[in-house]
Amino acid sequence: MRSRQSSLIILKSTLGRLPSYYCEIENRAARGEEFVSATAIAESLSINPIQVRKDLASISSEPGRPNVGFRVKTLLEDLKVYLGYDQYDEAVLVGVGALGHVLLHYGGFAKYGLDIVAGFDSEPKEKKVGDKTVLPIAKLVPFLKRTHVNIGIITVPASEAQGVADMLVAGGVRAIWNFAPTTLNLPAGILVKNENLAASLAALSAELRRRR
Amino acid sequence: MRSRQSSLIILKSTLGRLPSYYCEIENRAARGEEFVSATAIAESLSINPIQVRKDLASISSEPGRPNVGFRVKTLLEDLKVYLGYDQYDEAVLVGVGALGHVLLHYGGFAKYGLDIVAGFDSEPKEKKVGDKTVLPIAKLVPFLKRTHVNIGIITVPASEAQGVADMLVAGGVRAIWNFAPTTLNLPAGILVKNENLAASLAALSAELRRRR
DNA sequence: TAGATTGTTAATCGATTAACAATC
DNA sequence: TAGATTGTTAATCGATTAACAATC
Repeated sequence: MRSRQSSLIILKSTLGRLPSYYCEIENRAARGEEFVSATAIAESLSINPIQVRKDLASISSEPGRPNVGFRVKTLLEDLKVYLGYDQYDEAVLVGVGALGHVLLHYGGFAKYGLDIVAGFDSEPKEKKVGDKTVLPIAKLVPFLKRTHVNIGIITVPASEAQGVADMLVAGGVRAIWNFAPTTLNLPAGILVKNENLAASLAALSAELRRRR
Repeated sequence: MRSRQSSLIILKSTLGRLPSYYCEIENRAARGEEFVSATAIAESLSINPIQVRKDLASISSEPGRPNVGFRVKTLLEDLKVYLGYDQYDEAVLVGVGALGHVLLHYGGFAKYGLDIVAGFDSEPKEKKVGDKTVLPIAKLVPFLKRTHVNIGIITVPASEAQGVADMLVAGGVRAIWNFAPTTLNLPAGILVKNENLAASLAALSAELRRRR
């Protein structure tokens, strides 16, 4: 068995750390562990044990048992509720290129209660991609108005992202997950999460260089 | 023109915010703007102007001019250097499934000085995917030892991620970008960035619900 | 000149870490 | 009992925000 894991980067604030606890605890549940201590989780994730202890104390519905730790089953359930993984939510995806395709078919969303209900693309002909329907972009706004889906995923090129964002907002979307490397200009109250994959890798590369 | 953009989430600490400044300033450069004020950037990104001002002051090689702002060209160059976008770095990718395919062909990395030099897959036959070579996994460790690539990207299923991580480390990789939804057990000193796309979307969905 | 914007110092705020008694 | 682990209070640390004089 290896000594310690490297430090994970960018795990700021309780809410930011909880998903990684969930993942780690799930692994342990799969291995059949019944109890887990904050110390053990901290060890696996190489973060401060006091921090984990405090985080778990703040979300656990059941107190941890000294010298034993927390019941894995309870902890998983609590985290699931706290992180909203038990709540079903829907999204639409705009831009069925290579990345769009992958997300549209990614099986991992279901576990988090998420479903991408339809894809939209500039191609004027409706089609099926696996079990998902891809509709022409002209149908986006009416679709949103009818279904009240409130999350939009943007996987179009940067040059078209703003136009798509405007349509999403016009349709009533409240949150946008934006994979186009551009800043969107949106009315107040719309939640945006920018996902710049290239910049993420660059940050890892830069951090590595910094450590030398 | 719209009033204000919504608040972007998860932009903690100077280093975390700089990439979004870069993106925004680049947009402005493309529009031909020669100067930009911290206030204007803050407005577009809907974050606190004092914070932007301080961040820019800390990385700019040239002082900002009162009543004018910062020279766009200088700022872009400074950010590029600071974020390491001017430094060339290489990575290998393991797991040429749907997501692996997309990353292997993603054109956006070049702009950040990054290149995925080869893909590896369990399929025993070498092949070409676009201009990239995909080699059988058995060749991974020798390849790494020969080329000294120090970043590995994991896009295999969760069940195989640990095995792949072990090989990457054996080959001398120093940083891992992990798309498998699992916690990797690694020796100290290896930098890991976990990218759980489903959990990211779930966090957005939960945040949206929280705001109601 | 008035207004916008800067750089910087001080104040506030929140998050992380330390300390320690209590418990199994 | 000794050792591991908990929950919680206090101390530390760092990041954000406010304030303000200086400048164009």
